[in-house]
Amino acid sequence: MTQGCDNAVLAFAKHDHGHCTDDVLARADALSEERGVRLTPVRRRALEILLEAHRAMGAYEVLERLAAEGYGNKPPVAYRALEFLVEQGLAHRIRRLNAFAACMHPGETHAPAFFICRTCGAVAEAPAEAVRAAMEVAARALGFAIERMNAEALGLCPGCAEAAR
Amino acid sequence: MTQGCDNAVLAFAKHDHGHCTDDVLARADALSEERGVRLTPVRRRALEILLEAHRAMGAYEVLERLAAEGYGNKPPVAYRALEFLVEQGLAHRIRRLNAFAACMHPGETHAPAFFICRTCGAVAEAPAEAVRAAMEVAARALGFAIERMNAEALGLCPGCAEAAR
DNA sequence: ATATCTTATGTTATATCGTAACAGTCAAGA
DNA sequence: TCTTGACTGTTACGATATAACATAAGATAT
Repeated sequence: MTQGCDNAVLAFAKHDHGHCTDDVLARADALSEERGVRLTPVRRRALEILLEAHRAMGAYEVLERLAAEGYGNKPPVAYRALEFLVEQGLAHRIRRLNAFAACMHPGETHAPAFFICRTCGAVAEAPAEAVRAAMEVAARALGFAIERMNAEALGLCPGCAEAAR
Repeated sequence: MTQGCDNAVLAFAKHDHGHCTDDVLARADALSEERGVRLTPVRRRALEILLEAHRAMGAYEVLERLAAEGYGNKPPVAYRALEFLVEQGLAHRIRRLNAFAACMHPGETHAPAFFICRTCGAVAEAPAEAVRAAMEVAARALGFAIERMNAEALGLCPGCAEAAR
């Protein structure tokens, strides 16, 4: 685990990639074992695909990859694998993009916060306990019980902001 | 028209509805004037529809209403009107629901935070400056410049939580 | 006032995303 | 071994969204 994998991932900064991928996969295996759920071949492969791409991918894009490797080539194949990953906190769904991305720090309870560059499409997932906390405060005022949440921001990543000047 | 709110509500609490609708429309007119943008008939009507419904509505649902009143009945008619409203901060897009809802306090810069009841489907929009602030902090750490953001939480509204016990 | 430019509306056509429902498969326990 | 429940695969369809182009309505300049 070298550069930037621990902080803002799917990050804007370059970093050693093999490590964070292996790491996350190992943790995914461990978590599944622990929880008694099955990280089956399609599911694991779907996660690997997301990790390899290291960016947000549409379900059909993941499906294409899966199909090329002998798995089914109909939408439910991808959606089900991705749904499982999201349920287990191994991936996140980024609604603004109709896309999915591997979670870079699974296991830790966290409210995913995404920062999406509107120019280059890069997506960073940042830990955002403070965001979750703020949402909890607002929820309490409404008497609302939060079960899941996420926050998404659109804007310019450092690189594109630089280029724009 | 005081009690249309008890069903699917934009706020979980009951409240006088005629006032907030009229209020918001008046402010929408004023803001548009101020900004030199045109709140044309379709656009204004789309906003009224969202306000009347007082809940999140899909684009096709809005389209149906518009078409019934003599406006075009093809998707772009609704999508364009809604897009305008979102751009002007007069409505919000709730990605989790593929739906739109009128903004209940337009003009104020705010980060919309939505609380969506997974049982009854009601949606509350809460002011969430603290959420925005937390996102800004995280963004700064990444060198990311936020242009728009939103947060969505799924869970149980007070009524449904009560009923579930 | 009228020609011109810009913005908005409407339509056709199609792309993209997502799911319900059912059939076959496989692994694990009774 | 047989049943049971979870997983995979398929068909078929529904829902959501946009590109591209034609027409109409406002705004602007002369």
